[in-house]
Amino acid sequence: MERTKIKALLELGTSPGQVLVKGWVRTKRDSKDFSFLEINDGSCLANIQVIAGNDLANYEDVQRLTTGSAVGITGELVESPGKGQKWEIQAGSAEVISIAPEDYPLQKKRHSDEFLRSIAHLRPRTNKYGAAFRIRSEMAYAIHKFYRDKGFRYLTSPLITGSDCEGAGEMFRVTSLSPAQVAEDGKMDFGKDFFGQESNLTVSGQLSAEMFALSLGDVYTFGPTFRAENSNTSRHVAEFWMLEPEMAFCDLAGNMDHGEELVKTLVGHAMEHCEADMNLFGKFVDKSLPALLKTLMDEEFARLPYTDAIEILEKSGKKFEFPVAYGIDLQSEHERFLAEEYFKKPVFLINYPREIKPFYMRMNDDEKTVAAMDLLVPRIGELIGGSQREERLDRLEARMDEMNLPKDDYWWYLDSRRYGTAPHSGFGLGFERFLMMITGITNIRDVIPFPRTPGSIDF
RNA sequence: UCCCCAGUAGCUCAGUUGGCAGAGCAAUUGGCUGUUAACCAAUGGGUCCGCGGUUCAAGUCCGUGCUGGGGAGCCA
Repeated sequence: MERTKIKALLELGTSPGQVLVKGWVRTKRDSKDFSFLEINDGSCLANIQVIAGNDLANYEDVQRLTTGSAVGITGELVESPGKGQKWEIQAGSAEVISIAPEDYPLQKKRHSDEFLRSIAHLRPRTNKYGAAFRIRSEMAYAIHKFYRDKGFRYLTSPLITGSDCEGAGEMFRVTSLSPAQVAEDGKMDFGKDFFGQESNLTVSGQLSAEMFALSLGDVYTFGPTFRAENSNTSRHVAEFWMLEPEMAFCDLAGNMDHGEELVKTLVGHAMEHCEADMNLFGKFVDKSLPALLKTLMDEEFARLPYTDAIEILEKSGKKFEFPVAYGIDLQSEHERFLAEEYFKKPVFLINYPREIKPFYMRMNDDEKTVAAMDLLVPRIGELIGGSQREERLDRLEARMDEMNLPKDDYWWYLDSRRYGTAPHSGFGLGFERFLMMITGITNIRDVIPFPRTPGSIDF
């Protein structure tokens, strides 16, 4: 008999008669002559209830089943007389696939996130983490679908890069030199290294994406990104996934339109296709989540020049730990005030002072600000960071000189401004931060399967 | 990297002015004819994070290290 997934079973309108399910025992409740088994196979949040009676040939084995054990159950799918579920299975036979011993760490009660993080290999077996990672999977699909529907091309940008000057943060060095060789040479002789020069894990696929946007039109990258920053916060990990669209012939306004449409589409997809899993988060993780999701879907995102933001902050009457003044980079508390208290919805902050932004952002006509945009979201902070790119060769080179960047290393990047340059824009969206936003999960380590953080690379 | 907090049974936690190590859940055993984190009863379970110190006496006070959490910076 062929196995049916529990998700498919629970969606049935009428019973097909005999079915076979395979999964893991979440809990067992015994009566004198029979047991209730709750079986979960990961296909959905819900369990299927199994009634295993003492008429089973191996009932003694069934009684020894513990939480976490793996079983195969064949039996008739019948309407449940009990409350709480539509269907249940009257077991005709039960295969004990494996018994989880008594030291199985997961119990049928609630565990703390901290404890579950220490058993990250087992936590997807819980309701909350199972739901989180089903949603993560579905959102990855939704991203590809969104872009395919819009005619974008998917670019797999390289993970190993040749320059250490992308400027987005500390990088992880990639080398094939052995420690013994380095000791012998008394230094890291990159000439002897695999690529013949220093190489690192990527901090962004943006520069690659720009080359392809100026070739294929609209492209996006979606993949892992690495930062060797010693960041110890609930919003940073050393390895995370970033979505980076890059669009030719697109200005800053178009960039914002695109970001807003993306967020609204993804949230809508989650609510439509992950309803049960999403409801868990609205109910047990963050009661204010449904309201936030509604805001994300229904409200137009605010758009605000940096200069106006400074003015709002200065006039707010709020006492900030870090004083507000034109020219400063906004602190977390400032961003939170704007998104959570002032606008109470996502807000694009645009046109930052040139001094606090990277070389590739397009200089505005005022010569003081650049066409940058950050999307600030309640509770999350910066979800998107992007800009219209500087497409004018002379302006770009001037900026690089200003910031003492080695233009020779960027010869290929500058080529794109020599040959057929055109206005273009793009941004990066932190995939994990997006997942935090739509689930209400407050620690980024809990939306990525096996988090990498300073001093921690178990699993 | 900086600031703050925490570490006691498998898990979640209590432990008073320094004076015998505790509870709930889980586990184990038994009971129960339909349960819903089932219920009832019994039983077992401890490097009080490590190291050093103060003291007649330290889970408790002091120093130090490690681990975890919250916040800040960096940013996605």
